[in-house]
Amino acid sequence: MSGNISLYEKIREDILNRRFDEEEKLTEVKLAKLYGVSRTPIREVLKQLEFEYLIKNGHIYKPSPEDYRNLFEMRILIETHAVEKAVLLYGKEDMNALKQSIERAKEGPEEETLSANKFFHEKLVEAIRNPFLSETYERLNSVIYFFSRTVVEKQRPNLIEEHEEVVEAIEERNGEKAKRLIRLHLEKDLEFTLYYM
Amino acid sequence: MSGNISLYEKIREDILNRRFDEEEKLTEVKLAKLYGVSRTPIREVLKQLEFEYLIKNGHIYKPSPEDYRNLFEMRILIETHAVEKAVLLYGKEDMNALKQSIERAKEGPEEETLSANKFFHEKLVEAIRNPFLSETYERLNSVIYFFSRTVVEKQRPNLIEEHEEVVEAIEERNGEKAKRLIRLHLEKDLEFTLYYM
DNA sequence: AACATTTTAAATGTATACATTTAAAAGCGG
DNA sequence: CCGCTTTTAAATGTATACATTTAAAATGTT
Repeated sequence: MSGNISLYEKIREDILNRRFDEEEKLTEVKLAKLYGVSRTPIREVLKQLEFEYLIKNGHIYKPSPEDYRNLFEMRILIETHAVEKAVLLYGKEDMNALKQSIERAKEGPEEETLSANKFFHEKLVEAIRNPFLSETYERLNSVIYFFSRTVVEKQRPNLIEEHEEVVEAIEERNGEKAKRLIRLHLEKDLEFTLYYM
Repeated sequence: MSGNISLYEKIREDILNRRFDEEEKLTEVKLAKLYGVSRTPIREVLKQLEFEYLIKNGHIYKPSPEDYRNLFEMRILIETHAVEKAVLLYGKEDMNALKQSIERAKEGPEEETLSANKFFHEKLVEAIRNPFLSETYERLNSVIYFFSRTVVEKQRPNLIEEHEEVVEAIEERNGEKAKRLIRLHLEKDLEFTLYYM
């Protein structure tokens, strides 16, 4: 069945959708009561959420700008590495997937744009073909989601165009150019969002 | 007091020093009895050990050569990034620390060489000045330890010399050269150790 | 009122009992 | 004997009780 959403997903959603107070302490006992389970599974979930930078010592993690810059340094390191690989590996199939996601982002409503952009970046990272690096990237999902949402809602200029330029550079098999473009793209996402905080 | 070694450290040591059978299943109940605690703290420790690639579904994780290549790809990505930063940031103080660790590695017995080499690479990563990337690097500690031990015990040729070359490249402020050298150095560690497996 | 000290409560850490799942062993039909 | 089902045991998942730590509240002293 499809409606089988895990406790982890429930709590994660509730945090991302701001159903907890910013300052609120997320106690094991409180959460246990709230979700109708015992402390044991709550603890597991809290550990997982700490892993992906959503929680820190019992509070919703509110990274400083400095923290966000550091998290993005990590993201940029992985994505620049990814495009370098894509230049070497990606053929028509993969390039079409990238292009389609760009088209999808152009048309749709915000939700569609959001998921299309997510797909675009994940498709790039796929080029690394390294499960350990992929997991490290996925660890940033919540942080990335937060930025992506701001960037789409506040309509950051040139968002889509920059994606197109990256794809072009990959098609030209120009690794250095592709790396530079994806780095600039992400740095703009970062600074744009920090500005709106 | 100093003799206060945690359960986590105990179990980790015991795995690294091969006190468990290769194939043995590390059951929560078994470990709980063995270390005289309940299952609860054992579970926490197992999670942490999975995090750092020492355990996978209740067994000691024995990565394939492919896995090791992927783990090293991650390591290389971080360390090349690190030397790029070191070229920009490191002054006399930091360079001396690097050089001293090389000297220490030359003289001492195996144990000393091992810890000096560890210091050398950690000192490089320090240049990134990014706690998130540092943690990602530390996650590889056990894997790195395993390789480092083989490389020192089996006396891989040019080990120290390559460290010296990296330091020289950083002093010349030649980022591209330093990156190339550290990558080659790590790739040699990788292939040397895989050969001896 | 401000500070230090004691007391109390609440949170996390740990042990243990019970539930559910998973996988191994036993038994059975072809 | 091999493959399939059924049974049993052992492992993990979950709930709960108790221990310890941590932090908040209350009390007393200057």
